[in-house]
Amino acid sequence: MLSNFWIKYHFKTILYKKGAVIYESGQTPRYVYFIKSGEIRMVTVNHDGKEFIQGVFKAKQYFGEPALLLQRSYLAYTIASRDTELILVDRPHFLKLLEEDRAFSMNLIETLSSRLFYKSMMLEELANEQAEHRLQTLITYLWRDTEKGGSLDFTRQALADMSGLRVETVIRTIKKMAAAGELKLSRGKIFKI
Amino acid sequence: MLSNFWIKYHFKTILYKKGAVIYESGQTPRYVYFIKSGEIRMVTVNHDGKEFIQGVFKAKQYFGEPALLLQRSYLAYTIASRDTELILVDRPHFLKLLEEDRAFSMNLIETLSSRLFYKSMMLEELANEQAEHRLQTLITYLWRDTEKGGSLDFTRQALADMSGLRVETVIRTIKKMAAAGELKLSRGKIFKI
DNA sequence: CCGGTTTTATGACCTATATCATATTAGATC
DNA sequence: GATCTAATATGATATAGGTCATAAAACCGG
Repeated sequence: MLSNFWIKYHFKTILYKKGAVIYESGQTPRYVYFIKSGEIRMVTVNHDGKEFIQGVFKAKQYFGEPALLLQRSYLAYTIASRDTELILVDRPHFLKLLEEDRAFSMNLIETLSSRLFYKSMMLEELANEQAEHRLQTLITYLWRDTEKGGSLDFTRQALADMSGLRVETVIRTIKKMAAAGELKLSRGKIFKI
Repeated sequence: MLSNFWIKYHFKTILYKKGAVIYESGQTPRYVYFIKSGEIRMVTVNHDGKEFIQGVFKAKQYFGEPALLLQRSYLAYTIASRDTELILVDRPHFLKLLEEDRAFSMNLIETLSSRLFYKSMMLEELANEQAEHRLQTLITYLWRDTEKGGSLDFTRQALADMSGLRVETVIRTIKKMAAAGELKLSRGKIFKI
């Protein structure tokens, strides 16, 4: 969709190795990041080091726009969870893109809307549901585009960091769910039934 | 900002009395709602009746766009927390508005962005912080545009429903915070120091 | 200012999940 | 296939906050 724009302004691609931090929490935003390939995680950390995964972004997605647009410092940091190629677009060009490309601004509105859906769903879960229900909802969501028999590539720690639980609780609860036939476990991996 | 549009298509205003439900969770979205006056709350309810306040909207704000745009059924219901006048705009007109009015679509992007900020902040709190910290963060946020000495017009129950705590916990914690000088209590009302 | 309703308050007890400690297993690397 | 590291597993114990019950204020309409 954006190829004309890329060509016109010849933005360059930057490679981030697995584990590299793209930006830190507290920093002032300078770019929107378009993912060419790879995967990044957006994570908040509290004063005593507990992490919460706010989002996972993959190829063809972008991140960092809300803070850039509102000119508010980041609340999360972002880290490449595998080798990742990003295209950095600064604020003036991003605004130009929004102005010039109707389809893009519509896509942004839809993207923001669906992130809101996800966050509303998780808020409801964290506020009112217990471990098993939370994990059921989260896993079902993560399985969105997984076919029956496919496995989930998130560690128990990552699931814990997305659901506000602790690893041990996730491990125990998932075993219980497997025993109840809600999912299948094989070599530790979680499979969709 | 939108007056031309309202005049052009002469949308009518509908009055909802305090306590009236605008839409129920599970319904298929038909309109975006622009608030002319009053206040509405967006609330999710779980299977055993526990409520979570996803958002509070006031005059000059709008709500219901994400579900309408994505054509997904509502996850929350909305209720007038005081007598409220709404302007209902159906999907075709909303899309037309987005197309015709650049400023409006930019405003929508910013609105969605700041809702995302709020939800990210609350998710982090619910996932990793305990009662006092959660309430401190929530109250500070709600005090955004309250001047020193002003009071908060949310009941303990409402604060509980926004923070994922129970009323009793909110009551106890707020007393503790008042004792610690983090806020002032007078006749049950919470005042900014 | 009276009776009804909503909101705040407080105590006693309970439980889901965090925490801590220590194995075991799976996957990567040479 | 031996070694190292990351992930999963499991038991024992602690605790923040939930739950339940009951009361006292505050507010509100007539």
